[in-house]
Amino acid sequence: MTLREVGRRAGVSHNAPYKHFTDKDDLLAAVAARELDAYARILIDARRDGRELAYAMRGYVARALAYPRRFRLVYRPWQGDYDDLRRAADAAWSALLEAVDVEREGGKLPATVESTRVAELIRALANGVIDLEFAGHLNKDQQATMSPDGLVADFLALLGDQAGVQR
Amino acid sequence: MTLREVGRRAGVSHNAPYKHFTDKDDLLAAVAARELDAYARILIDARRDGRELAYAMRGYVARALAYPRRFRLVYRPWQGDYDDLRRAADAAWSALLEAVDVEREGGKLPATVESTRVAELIRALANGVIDLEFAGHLNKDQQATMSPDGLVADFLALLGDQAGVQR
DNA sequence: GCCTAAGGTTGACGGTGTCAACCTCATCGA
DNA sequence: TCGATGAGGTTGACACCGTCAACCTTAGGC
Repeated sequence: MTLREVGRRAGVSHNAPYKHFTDKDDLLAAVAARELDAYARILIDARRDGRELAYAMRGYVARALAYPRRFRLVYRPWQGDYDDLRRAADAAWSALLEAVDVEREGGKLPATVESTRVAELIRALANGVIDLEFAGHLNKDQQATMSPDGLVADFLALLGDQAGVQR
Repeated sequence: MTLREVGRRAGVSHNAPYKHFTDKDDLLAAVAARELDAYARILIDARRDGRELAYAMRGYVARALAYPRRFRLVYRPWQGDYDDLRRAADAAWSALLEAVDVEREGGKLPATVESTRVAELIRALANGVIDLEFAGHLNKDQQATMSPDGLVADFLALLGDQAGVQR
């Protein structure tokens, strides 16, 4: 999406966006921050409703698949200090951490690995699956049974089994 | 990287690249295909040398971190048929699948989950970790002990434990 | 009742992908 | 041997992009 088209769609001229954002990246960072807030809210709401982590992650994946551009935006290598973006990222990360902690105390996630590492593993796997889906690297020619949701569920199930063993 | 600069660096004029590639995306697809071949070779060589999968994945992560732009290129949502790219992607995927199968028969990976799904999980996790590293979402403010290598190793260790249990 | 500043506009600049037209020259069949 | 041919290079143009500078409008506070 080009900056000039932003102006066009808003019914104003090009350069009008420059009165609200110093830069194109500044605008994109604002969009990314809002999207990150949406991610955090999915996690928080799920926990408030007593849902399990798998439910929340399903919501996260669905949101990402619904808005691919914004997802790509959120996890873009941002250089420069966009403090709104940083604040949103911290909030989303905290939400995930708390959700993982709850699940861990319930014995549904392995306690042999640090809590933050488990959270990072879950986030990385979800993001990797989403990216592969966008890239079309899933379901190249094989049967289309490899859905993002299914893979995330598989992973959480593996972690759950591992937690049950506690080796 | 711009198409015109490709010409400049090659010592020819802009538009010279158009004699070899129909499009900018066509050129980028060729680069992506070469990079995918490099990924496949890492996996194949590791297996030929009798190394374990963790070693190969370490090489994959290292390669991705060394050439971030190319990594992003490989997993870009390509639209249009770039058959070189498709062939390279198939080759890399086959290499990973075979490596996973070997490890699985050795009892180091869980047999309760389909082989292709295990491979997909491993690839997704590695890619997710790499992307998070690029995005700077790792090591935001906490201690910097969360390295891509470490996370991939953690994951493979978890899978290994799970395989040992065989529940 | 001015001043100010937020927010909008026009016009320009350099850079980019891409297209069209032209040029050069090695190769190969007659 | 010669001329057609095609691969590969060049120049110049077009529309579009991000960005900057200058100017304009207008509502609100001293």
